[in-house]
Amino acid sequence: MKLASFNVNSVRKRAPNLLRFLDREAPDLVVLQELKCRTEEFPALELQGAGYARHVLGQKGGRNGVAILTRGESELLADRLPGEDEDEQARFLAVAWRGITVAGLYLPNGNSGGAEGLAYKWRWMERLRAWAAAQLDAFAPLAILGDFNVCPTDADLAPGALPPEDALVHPQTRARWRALTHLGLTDALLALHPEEPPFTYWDYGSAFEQNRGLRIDHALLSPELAERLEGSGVDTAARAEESPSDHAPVWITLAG
DNA sequence: ATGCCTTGATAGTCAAGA
Repeated sequence: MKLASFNVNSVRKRAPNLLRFLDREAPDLVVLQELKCRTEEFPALELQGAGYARHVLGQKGGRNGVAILTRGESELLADRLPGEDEDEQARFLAVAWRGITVAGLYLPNGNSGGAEGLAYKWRWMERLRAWAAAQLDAFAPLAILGDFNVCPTDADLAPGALPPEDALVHPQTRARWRALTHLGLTDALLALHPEEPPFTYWDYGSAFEQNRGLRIDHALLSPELAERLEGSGVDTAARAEESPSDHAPVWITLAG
């Protein structure tokens, strides 16, 4: 089966792109980020006809908003990341689906809001680590997909694409990424493309044609799902379309 | 090197994205 993550940069603006992606790649599950709309404003897509059910968590204003589309029904497990009760940002969903737990997330960028904005990103990453650790302790087969806003190493960005103090490449951001993956999670894109992990984001303008990109959208798998990993990739066709998102979808295929 | 483009909220610009 195929799972995917797509930061659409406005689901209303990108509804045609999303439908083309679903038609082309036929994922069984896709997590969406940057809906940029309220829950009730999520566009009336032809999803039910294509066999997709959905959980949508929108938010007015800002860039947030996440959703999970599944072939067949799924059970909503969480619509917020535990650990910070006052955090109202729509960035996290988790569902139970076909015997696995799937989280879809939009991790804070961390470059706005000054020191507090960066601190929020790092707290969010620590909360994610704690949540993932609890899932693994309970032996839940776990897949975490989304826009992590983290370039894990210097191989994950074009040289000079970001200044060294950027929140996406900051040493403390990378340390928190390692604390997460070192729980025993497999980076599915890296595992199958270790020599040249593909980029998932290219700035608007000439970045895509110059392949001046970043790898910030990720799929992390618990050990039992990593053993089922058959393929992974980036749907660059979606980024090459007219009026694209600045992100391309990431997909993985699992046996069974 | 930089939000160089893009979007949404809002009413001419501005913040935020990465």
